Amino acid sequence: MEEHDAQPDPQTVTADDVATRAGVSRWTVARAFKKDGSISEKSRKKVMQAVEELGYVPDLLAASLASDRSNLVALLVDDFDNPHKLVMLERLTRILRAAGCGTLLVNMLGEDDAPDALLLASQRRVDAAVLIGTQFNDSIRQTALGARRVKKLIVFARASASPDTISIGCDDVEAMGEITRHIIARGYQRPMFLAGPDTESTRLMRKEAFLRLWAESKGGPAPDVVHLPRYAQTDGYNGLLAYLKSRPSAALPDVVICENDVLALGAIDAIRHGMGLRVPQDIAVTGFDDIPIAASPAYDLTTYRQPITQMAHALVKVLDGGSRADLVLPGQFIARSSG
Amino acid sequence: MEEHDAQPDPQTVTADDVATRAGVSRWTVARAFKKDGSISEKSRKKVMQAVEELGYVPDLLAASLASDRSNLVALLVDDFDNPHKLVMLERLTRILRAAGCGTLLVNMLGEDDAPDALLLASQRRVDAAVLIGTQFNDSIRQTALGARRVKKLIVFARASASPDTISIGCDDVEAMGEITRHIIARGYQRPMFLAGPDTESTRLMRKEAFLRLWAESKGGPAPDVVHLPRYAQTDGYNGLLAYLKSRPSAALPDVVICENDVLALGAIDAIRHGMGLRVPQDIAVTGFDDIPIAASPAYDLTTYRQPITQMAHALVKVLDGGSRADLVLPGQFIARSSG
DNA sequence: AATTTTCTTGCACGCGAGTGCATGAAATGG
DNA sequence: CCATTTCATGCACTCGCGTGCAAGAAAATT
Repeated sequence: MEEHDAQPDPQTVTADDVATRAGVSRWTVARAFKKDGSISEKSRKKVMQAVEELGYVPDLLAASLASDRSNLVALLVDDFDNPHKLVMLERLTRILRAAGCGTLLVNMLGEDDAPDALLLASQRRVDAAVLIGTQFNDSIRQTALGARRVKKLIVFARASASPDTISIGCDDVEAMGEITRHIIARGYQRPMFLAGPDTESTRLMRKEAFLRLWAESKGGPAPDVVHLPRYAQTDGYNGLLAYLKSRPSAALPDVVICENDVLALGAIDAIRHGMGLRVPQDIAVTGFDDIPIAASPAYDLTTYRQPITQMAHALVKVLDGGSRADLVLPGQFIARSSG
Repeated sequence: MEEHDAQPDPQTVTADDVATRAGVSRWTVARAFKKDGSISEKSRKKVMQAVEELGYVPDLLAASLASDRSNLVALLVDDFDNPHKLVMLERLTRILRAAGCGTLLVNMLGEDDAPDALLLASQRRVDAAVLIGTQFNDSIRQTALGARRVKKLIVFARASASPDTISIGCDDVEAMGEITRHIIARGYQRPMFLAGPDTESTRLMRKEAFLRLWAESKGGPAPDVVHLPRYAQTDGYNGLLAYLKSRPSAALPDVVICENDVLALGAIDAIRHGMGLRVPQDIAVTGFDDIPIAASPAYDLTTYRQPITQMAHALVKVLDGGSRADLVLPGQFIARSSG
């Protein structure tokens, strides 16, 4: 298969080739690609034409090696069970790409794997590592600070206690405020909270926020809290079902506040198919995240949408050397029929 | 914050540093890291000790530049609406990582974006580009063959007509055979097929397989086929609802065969909440993929599980220079209550 | 003990491009 | 028309490591 033009080098065309063709030096070629460019309009045009003719594409690898900016960020994910991760991945990859950044997806195999995953990322000289996970403890800091250090460690969609990380997330307190006001307005009296694992250094503030807000507004005994081992729909199902069955039917909650949508889906399944009760008439349910299927009529889940797009843009700003402070953005409450 | 040991270089420790410390040359250090290793046990130990002491980690970027093997593969995804992508991403990242490969996640913005996405990947010198998408036409071949070519182009979980790509997928024909036999065994008479976009060079063979198999087994008029613009749950909902409403109630299908689970979820929603009918008593539904939520009692979807794990392993084999032929693997039929 | 074979090690060169500095050319001023 | 500033361009050096080859050391052979 012949190419349109005479491609002198079928394998790799470097800046040198372009330089030769354009009749300038290699460095002039480099300059033509930088916007500030101390370069004359004439030679820039010559260069660009040669670039076109040869189909030159700069090698990002070599550029990274030479400049210690890789325009690569690592996305460390440890919870592929949650469809919301897919939403985050879509936004992050799109927006980072628009900002000229590639994304390295690293699968964290578990809590203990975080250091290894981070090391792997650092070997590729990523400009930053973004933690999009649920659990990782402080040992990750040691790694982050070690050898060929990761320049920036960013915790996405979680709060972080560590001073060495920058966290970008949604305002959990404000969000739970909306949810709490909502369920109070709807007259629910006996809420319970369905939470994920109780992690250490990085956590969601949702449970604490809800308990505090509920106590402030309604007082009385603190609502029950059930902690689950993971954030999977089956965990939500099993966990809530076990809890409900362990209670006398007179003492069942009338609303289940879930730490996220995945748990909420499991909760709804447990109420309907495990207990044979109705949602929301017998027990209402609220979630968090607004994953796509939450809008399905099968669940029609009341939830809170995280501002992922804004969070991703904030991430870009952080990468560009902007703010170094933790960031908390407002999301949007979504009222549906489940609670 | 002090480090445990005396770290001579806080920033970057290179193979040269290790060599100096171990009292050997830089190349001996490199050899210590290769398994074939023409190196004495003694100096290997010396090197390894120095590596430990200094916390040396080889720079994959420099290695890639020097060796033109990057151990990096690009994952090009264009359909983040489908939770099944999350399953694939989890498997691929885990298994590729175990095989020593990093994964670059590239968001394809649309059909026309495939060449750009591929170019982006090639700039990072990926060893292969894996297309995990739904739509991309032949223009991608041009790019793949262009300038700094992508060494391998692999189509994952789709069939491909192009001779320049290797496709790894599930055996759609066998799968549809199982589904067809199943619905025939259950006595359904009036199936219809709910399909995604009608793409060009790469496609699923599910529709064709089903129509052929049904004709062979039952004959009669060919079942209706509805094509949807995208593979999203709402598309499945709207598409099926419009179809069902356009028909006299006596001529409604008794089973809807969907090209994948996401469409099937939308179909079930449409039947239940749009039409007020029952699944499977009034209209049954089958899907394809076995995404996690298909197992939820809210849907309990009859479907076919793709052998993603095996497919990922096959991919590794292809990367290691194994087979160059297209590969079709058997999956597993999952009978549930929806159809 | 001399020689051949095998193993081990060192080294020049290249991968492709970025950075700072020095030189040449063009533009400005007197 | 010469002196001075500004701009444009070229060049050495570097980033960290891989590859092939040649020299040196050790082991095996006669």
